[in-house]
Amino acid sequence: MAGAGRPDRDDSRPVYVISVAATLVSAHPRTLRIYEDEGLVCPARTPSNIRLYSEEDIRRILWIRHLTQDRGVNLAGVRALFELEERLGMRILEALYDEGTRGRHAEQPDEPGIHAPHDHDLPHL
Amino acid sequence: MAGAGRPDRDDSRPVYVISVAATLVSAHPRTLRIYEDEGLVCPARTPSNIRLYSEEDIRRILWIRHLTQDRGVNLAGVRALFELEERLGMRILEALYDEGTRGRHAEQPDEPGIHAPHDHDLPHL
DNA sequence: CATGTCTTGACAATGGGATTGATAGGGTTT
DNA sequence: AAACCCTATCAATCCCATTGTCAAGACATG
Repeated sequence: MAGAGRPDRDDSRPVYVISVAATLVSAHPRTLRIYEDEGLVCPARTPSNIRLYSEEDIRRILWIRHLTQDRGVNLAGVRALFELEERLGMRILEALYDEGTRGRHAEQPDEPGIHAPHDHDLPHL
Repeated sequence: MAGAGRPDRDDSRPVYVISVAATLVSAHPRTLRIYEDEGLVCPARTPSNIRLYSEEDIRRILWIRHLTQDRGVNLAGVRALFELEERLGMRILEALYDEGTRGRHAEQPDEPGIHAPHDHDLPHL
């Protein structure tokens, strides 16, 4: 009921310029360009060649941040994981995020459906 | 009828001491101990605490070597990939090895049967 | 017994990756 | 014009991976 009014609210719609995106994921704009050079993210471009990141892009970047910052995986490892996911055509990364989040606080018993609080907390790309 | 004579020929049977294992995978013994410290390999031990690597261990190490040397993945990435495979309970890494080998040259029309020379070329753990 | 190989632990050198940062020259938007 | 974007480059920083060595001790075999 809430938010279903605009069909435009597609998570694949490019909206954030690089400075905003960088703020959203707590990284330097430089870093985001590097991710793109490495082929890990492919933000859309305006007709005048300006990067626009979608919500999906943000989540993808949050995955990269999680893997690199929290788990110590390098970009080559991230690439391998993404490649694997794409090749298998399934959400395999989620199986990793469990390990990353659990173990610190004992994650309250979550019922399926109440998920997604802030959009950015759990990158379920 | 060749080779099926000994039921002992189990790939999980510990046989190689570290110096031999290191030679087999073209790495320094030091490196293998590091892999073990990182929890990536768990070779068996003799009653007198000497490491014995099985054929499976060797293949696992060859996977690590492939991922690190050929693909640039670091040990944290290797751990993530192994963890993923174990968690999903399926051979997902093979999907990566294809890309690593194929894709460069257009793979000449190989007749099936000439392959698999050394056992160690394709770690199909 | 003596030699060689194993064990753990520590220390170091090398090379490379990840991230941030600054800079320059130029385009876009308001 | 000001503030943002673009590409490209150079650099500093820190950390990781790998190899190497040294030490002190346990084990096996000739």
